[in-house]
Amino acid sequence: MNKKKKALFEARAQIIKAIAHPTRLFIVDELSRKERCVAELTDMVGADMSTVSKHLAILKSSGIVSAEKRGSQMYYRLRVPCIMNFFGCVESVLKTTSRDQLELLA
Amino acid sequence: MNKKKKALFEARAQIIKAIAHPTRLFIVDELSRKERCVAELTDMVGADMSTVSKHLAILKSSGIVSAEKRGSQMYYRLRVPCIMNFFGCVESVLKTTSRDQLELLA
DNA sequence: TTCATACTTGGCAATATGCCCAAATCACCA
DNA sequence: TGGTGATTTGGGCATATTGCCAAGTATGAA
Repeated sequence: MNKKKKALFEARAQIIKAIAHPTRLFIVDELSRKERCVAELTDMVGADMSTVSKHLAILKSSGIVSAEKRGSQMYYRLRVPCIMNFFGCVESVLKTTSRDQLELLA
Repeated sequence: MNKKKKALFEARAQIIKAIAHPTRLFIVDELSRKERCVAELTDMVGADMSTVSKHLAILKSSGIVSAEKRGSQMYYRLRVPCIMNFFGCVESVLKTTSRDQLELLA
């Protein structure tokens, strides 16, 4: 694999890594419904606000969400809705996997 | 967030984590074209065979690829082609991100 | 059986992640 | 200017990931 190709796969992996965490996945899911500020997400997630803020920073720097400051609050929104289509595929992996496991038991 | 909901997002994240690595991403991309044995993938990737084998084990245990032994070789194939649709979305994140960066420079 | 090839597994060192706490910013208002 | 609420940043610690080497298993041929 040459250098250029390698860099491309690294860039892609970087984006996927950004959503490869339960909390960040939850945030993306939530933001697909409506924009939210950090305090709201912190409530929903139930972790330290600094933790949530760092998760948001990761999502933002990878280009998945965008942020806008309004007053003293920072509102985050999903910038790439096509991510949501992928969730269906993930769900289908979960389904086929558990189906196969059932077959093993049968 | 209740326990059940949390478990769901953890299960999803587990699957996404499985492809959140440049080498595994490359392997998935390659397997979307045709099935391959470990030696072939090792050649293409350019890492130790044990490393590639472990990457394949991760993809397999998450349900993304399946494996079949034929003779002394183990052939891996993509079990969930819908993953490939997601790659287009990842690409669009890359594009919009770099477009935004160009705008910042302008 | 012995040997070679194909692959997997165990183990370890280096590196990266994730979380909380504490401290620093920032916006707004008195 | 001082104070308060919202958010980000720095730091330290625990845990997880990654990659190589070495050793183990499995298949097929001689």
